[in-house]
Amino acid sequence: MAEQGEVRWLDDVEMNAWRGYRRMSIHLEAELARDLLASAGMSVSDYSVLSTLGRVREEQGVDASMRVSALARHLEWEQSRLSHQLRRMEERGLVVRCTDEGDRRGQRVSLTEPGWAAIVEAAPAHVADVRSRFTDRLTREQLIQLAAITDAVLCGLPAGAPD
Amino acid sequence: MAEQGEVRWLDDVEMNAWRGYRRMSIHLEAELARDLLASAGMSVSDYSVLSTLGRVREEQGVDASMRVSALARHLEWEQSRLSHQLRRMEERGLVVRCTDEGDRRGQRVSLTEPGWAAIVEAAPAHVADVRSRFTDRLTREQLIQLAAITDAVLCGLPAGAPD
DNA sequence: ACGCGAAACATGATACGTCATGTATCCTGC
DNA sequence: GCAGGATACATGACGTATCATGTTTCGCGT
Repeated sequence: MAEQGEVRWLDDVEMNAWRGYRRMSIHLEAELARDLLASAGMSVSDYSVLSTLGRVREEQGVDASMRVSALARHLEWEQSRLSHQLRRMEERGLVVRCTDEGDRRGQRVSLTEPGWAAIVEAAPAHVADVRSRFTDRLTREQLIQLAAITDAVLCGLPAGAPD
Repeated sequence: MAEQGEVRWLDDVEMNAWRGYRRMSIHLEAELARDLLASAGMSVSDYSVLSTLGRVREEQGVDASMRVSALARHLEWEQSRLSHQLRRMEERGLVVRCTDEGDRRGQRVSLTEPGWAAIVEAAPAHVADVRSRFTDRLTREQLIQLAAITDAVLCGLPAGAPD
């Protein structure tokens, strides 16, 4: 707004990139959320939690469980957010929590059968959605460029794994 | 999750782009929101509304106003979201609404003096933030690539203008 | 001139995210 | 072996987004 001396406003190239990014981000988020809710009755947050726990189950067997703090780090979520999320998911019967006998401060989460069934059923449609709305709209080169761009912006953040 | 026949899962290149994008998106959103709240005591939504109305004021003079529906289209927000947002902002004295005498179904919004002062004061720091966290971390070429990428993903959406 | 669908908003319920704070358990130095 | 700080979560308050629905006003056809 109002010229203020030494403010470096964004030039055209920067503005196009920034606005484009914001618009893409907002639309994509909204569309994926809507589709996931319609096709599987779950939120993106639900999906993230279930899919992470699902991967752990695939690796470690049917009664795999995970420390809540580890899950929070993996998702790069605030601990408080995850706590609320897990409470809601537990109420819906998708996951269960129990105190970790090794360190009684902590909790372990694991998928219930309905939780496992939910992610198995939801995943194909969601992946197809990510494809049709995102990756399939870009060339291989653009995918590689984008990965480089996000790395530059995230420059050396610890690394976790959403979705 | 569990192999399901004909699901085309994401390969490495696609996965890197997708995860990178999601991580960038989440972090950037959170950081900008936090900084804006700390430096100007407003949310990103507040900023978007104020900055749009601010631009209108710069173009049309001190007592410029805008139809709520036009603002919603410009921001690409749902009407309901904007209505709630404007109510809260009106309560804080940043904007005012009055019924449009030309079409009494509608409302016109305009900045109050405190609203104008707020955006004038907030903008420089926010732009600096966008720079340091985003555009300044990328090369000119990457900015251009990114704009092309977002256009491809948004492929022919009506176009509005966040921020 | 009147009836009726559409347009433009407002509102209430609900879900979600963040912040500030509370509680239990653990660990370390002394 | 026991304070005192740190760690791991839970919880309540609050702001915000979405959906469904309600209210007023327009405009159009007859």
